[in-house]
Amino acid sequence: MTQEHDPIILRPMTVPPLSRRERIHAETVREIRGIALRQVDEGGLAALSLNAIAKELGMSGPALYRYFASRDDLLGALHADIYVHLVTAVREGVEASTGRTPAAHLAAYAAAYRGWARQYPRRYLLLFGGRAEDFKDPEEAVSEVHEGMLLLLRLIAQLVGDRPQPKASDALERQLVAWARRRGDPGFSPIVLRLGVLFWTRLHGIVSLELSSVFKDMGLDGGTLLDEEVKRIIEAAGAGR
Amino acid sequence: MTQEHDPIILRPMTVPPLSRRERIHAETVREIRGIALRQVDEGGLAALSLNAIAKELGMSGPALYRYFASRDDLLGALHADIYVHLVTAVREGVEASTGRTPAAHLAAYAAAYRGWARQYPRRYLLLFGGRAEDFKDPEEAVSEVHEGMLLLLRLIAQLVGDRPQPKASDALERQLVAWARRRGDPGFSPIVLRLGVLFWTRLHGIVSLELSSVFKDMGLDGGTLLDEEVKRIIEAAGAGR
DNA sequence: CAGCTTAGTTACACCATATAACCAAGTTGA
DNA sequence: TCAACTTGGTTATATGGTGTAACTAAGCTG
Repeated sequence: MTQEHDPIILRPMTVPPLSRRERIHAETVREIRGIALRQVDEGGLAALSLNAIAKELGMSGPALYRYFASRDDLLGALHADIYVHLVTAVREGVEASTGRTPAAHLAAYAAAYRGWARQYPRRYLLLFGGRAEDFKDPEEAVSEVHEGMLLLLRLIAQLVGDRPQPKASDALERQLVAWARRRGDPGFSPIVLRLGVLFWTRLHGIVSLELSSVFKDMGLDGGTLLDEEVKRIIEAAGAGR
Repeated sequence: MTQEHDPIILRPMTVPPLSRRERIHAETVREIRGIALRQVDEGGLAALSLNAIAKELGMSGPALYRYFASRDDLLGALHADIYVHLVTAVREGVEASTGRTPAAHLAAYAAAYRGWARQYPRRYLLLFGGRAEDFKDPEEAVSEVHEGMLLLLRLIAQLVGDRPQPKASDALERQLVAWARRRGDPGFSPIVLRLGVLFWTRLHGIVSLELSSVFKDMGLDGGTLLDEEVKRIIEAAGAGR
């Protein structure tokens, strides 16, 4: 049974009076998540241990099950935290490049994404690597992913501008507009959606392979490759293709 | 200390006399690898257990350490097996599309790659997902990856043909020709190398995200997206870009 | 057939998840 | 106020994993 676990960050409004006990409880949950994150950073998924966390908090073993129903439950909460962290970092990276051209914004998005993944490789692998197939991300986590996608789409929309667009209407386009409609963001044109999802998968492909040390074995640099992809997306956007 | 572990498959020549004991030993190793692979297929990396394997083989616990020095050692051997399996499947997929156009060959490569990953998602995640950062693939494993890359490069070379090529010589190109030279395959032109690595990372990006169930949450289909990327690479090859 | 090597055994140390039974303290309401 | 309930902790225990040590039986080798 998965327990409460609201996102730590935010919800500054809707402050329910928050009784004394609840405050302490929330604080402990925060500490647990922090230690868990550190474990993942240091040793990957394998190093995530409720027992070790409990010991570090000065309480012994099973006490932690008062806060998280299982290791997987904690893992889900961690996923949510990490998604938020990633998307926040990317957003800040883009905002820090403010005032420059749309192309520069896109490059900043890519650089921030890759930079974060290289800084926290275990976290990135946790999100997109390990994953047990049956494992279901909590709602807020997937919502955060969509948030990152929206940010990307806005950048690409700037890049595309409002040039005439080819009428394609293939299967991919149908899926994309269905997604946008379901999200309640009908404002993006098909070409923007198309380039957005292409860029995202390319970005992930590069970063993921780079972390797998496959690139190292080949003498390739992820940054160089990523520059190339950024260039190509910008060209495509410019050509409305 | 990592033990012997030659690739099971092949080396039909160089048959060293292979004493009776050696044959039995090799057979047991084969069985172990098979069970390990099944464990991974069923429950992912977490389900890989020396103890369980031993029990299934009728021997008890520590006996397995006569065959593999540690769980990580077995994991390395498994990596090699899986790479071979993947590359073999892709090669067969391409060969089965023989006699058709270069574009169709490339599409077959992509379809075989993705098809294999979807058929054996846990194996794919094991190769490119889990990975402990310090974990080093055995030599034969990386060699097999390069083999798959070579196959791809040959297909793209057909696609490009021998049209005039732009003289770019940027950082990416330098890395690529250095890799090709180191591999002793100087036959590929820079544009082929460039499109090859781009296609590979894009392919991996799509497949990887598809397995992460992120696509499911967005209502996207990996096959559709992959078709789009195949089309774009073919266009780029046709334009020598 | 003596001696070495191989492949197995049991016993153990240690760590992990997770449940059960219990208990102390805080919270709440009649 | 104080009885009842809730919360957060405890210890004990079942189960299963990695990995080492010490030992033994059987096969191979000279």
